[in-house]
Amino acid sequence: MSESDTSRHFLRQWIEKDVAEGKTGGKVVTRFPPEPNGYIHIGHAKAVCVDFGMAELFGGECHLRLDDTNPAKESDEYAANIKKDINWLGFQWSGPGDGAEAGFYNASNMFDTMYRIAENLISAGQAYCCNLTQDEWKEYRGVPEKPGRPSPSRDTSPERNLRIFREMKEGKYADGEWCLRAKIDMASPNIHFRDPVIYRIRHVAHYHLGDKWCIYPMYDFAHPIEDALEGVTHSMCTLEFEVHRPLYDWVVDRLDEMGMLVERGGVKIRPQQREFARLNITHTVMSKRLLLQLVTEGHVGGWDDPRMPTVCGMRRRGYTPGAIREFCERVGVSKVESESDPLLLEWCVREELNKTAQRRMAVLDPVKVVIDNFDGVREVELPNNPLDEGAGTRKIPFGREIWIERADFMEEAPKKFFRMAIGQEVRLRGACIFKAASCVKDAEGRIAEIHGTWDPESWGGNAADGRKVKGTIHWVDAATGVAAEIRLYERLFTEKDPLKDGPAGFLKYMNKDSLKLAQGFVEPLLAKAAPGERFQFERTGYFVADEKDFTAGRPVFNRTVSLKDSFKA
RNA sequence: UGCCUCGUGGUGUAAUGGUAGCACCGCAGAUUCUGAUUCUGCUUGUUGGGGUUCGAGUCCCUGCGAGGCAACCA
Repeated sequence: MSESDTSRHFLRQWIEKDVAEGKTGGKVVTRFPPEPNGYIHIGHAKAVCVDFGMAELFGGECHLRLDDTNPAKESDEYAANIKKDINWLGFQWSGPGDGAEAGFYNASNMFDTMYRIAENLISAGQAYCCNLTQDEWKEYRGVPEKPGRPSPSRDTSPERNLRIFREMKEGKYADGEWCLRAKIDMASPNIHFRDPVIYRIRHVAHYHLGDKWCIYPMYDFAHPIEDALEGVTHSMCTLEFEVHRPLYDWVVDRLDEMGMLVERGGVKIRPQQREFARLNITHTVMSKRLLLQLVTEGHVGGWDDPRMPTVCGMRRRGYTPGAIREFCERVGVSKVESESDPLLLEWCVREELNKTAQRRMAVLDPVKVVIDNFDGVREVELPNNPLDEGAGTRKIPFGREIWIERADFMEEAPKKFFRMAIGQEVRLRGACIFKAASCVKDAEGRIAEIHGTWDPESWGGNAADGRKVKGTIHWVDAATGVAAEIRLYERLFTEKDPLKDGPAGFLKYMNKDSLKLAQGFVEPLLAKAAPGERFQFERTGYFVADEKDFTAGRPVFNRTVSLKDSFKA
């Protein structure tokens, strides 16, 4: 996408201005800082597009930094999959990195430095150790509309606090017994300024550093340090951090006083934070906690269940990285909290797949048709993609017995039913014109088999006498068609806002029909698909060979999205 | 209700004091060997009230509405 095509949203204008004013030292540096405590979802994908996208636009670099400052819920599994998903979306981190890998950082690799900074703060009388219990602290801090009260430890000496902080680090105290607080302003209308906790004791092993630490820095302290020390110029995050910004700036000021800001191109790099609205999509949930609940309670098959809004789930569903990026681009960047319609996402994926996916025929709900006056075997040749001549053609066997879609036949056709009906001509896609004569039903009155005749003058699909046939339906040759499992997905929730009754009640809005299994037949070529390969099943939708379960002996396809259907009875 | 942020068609987003535009959705029609695609047309909007200005979606005041902040989470 060219520069002029992308939106000139407020973050872009902000960076443009800073670049023009020379604040970046010649290089725009951003970062994407996920906590490795879950899989990334479409909401993170928007942040990825913003963070990496802005760096790309300005010819700078975007760091991938795992914000692993709270070991309780973090793991290597999550870390590895976050990296995989970002790469799949089409982005690559760059920059020096804090280890062997360019552009890659762990916040935890900065713990030594953070500890020293904390000590400096204590020495300067700007931080102190506090042993108020959490309940006491809550009471001391007060409520937003009234000033808080100072902790009894607030004015203790740096020497004493240095000692206690060291003892905290050495494991002398239990979780919660002491913490380190920044000394700022107990009367501030901004709660985050009321001497926020910046280090707490957690006797928990860290997935990356093991047992090295039993004290861990808090986000508000760690994040600005990470940004500053990495030389990040523009730190973009979601709206709920807006109230934290003064604290972010406070920490950056302290680093400046300590002479710790990095210099680039003769300019001291002061990281700045700005906030944009997170992506919300109707008919789904986006919180990691709720997604985890869906997984652990077995409501879905896993983080990569194709109904999940996770990046891995969407990949398995058949969404393309391009469609997801296009969606994020079209949704835009602003400060307005909004809810996007999943229809736009669906439009984006159809838009791409229409141009790129090869066409195939598959019958999802089969009923047999016998062409009474047809003998032998023929081959039909159809383009793989009528929109792309380079995609070539393929040959499909055609015989006396075929499968068609149950919904494509009615005994008596209503006025606008252009498909197969008794006495009505219909075209069998690419093959010939067919007229149904009769049907047989089973004991329950269900159509079991349809009989009829073809027009031998119409091979290829057009009548010799030039008469028009309005309807064309797809089919699969019964002799060579391959049985396949086809998974039909719909939205996970029936309710526009599944959280409308609060986070406790969202499960009752789950869509019972979000997954339907179909046993159908597909044209022979489809058995040779590669897992992850995407197709358009003509007249039906876009499908992907399941990346986990597909085998040539047992083809499994997931419906990414249906084709638009304007048929009205 | 202390502080902060935000209000433009059904949805998302432009217009940065000068004709309220684009996209999705929806609706109609044309084309079509996919009821897809493509093409054409249409419906729908600046939160209320004041003010500044030749001129206000934009600036000011005020009301209304929505969201955020009171984890030793991020």
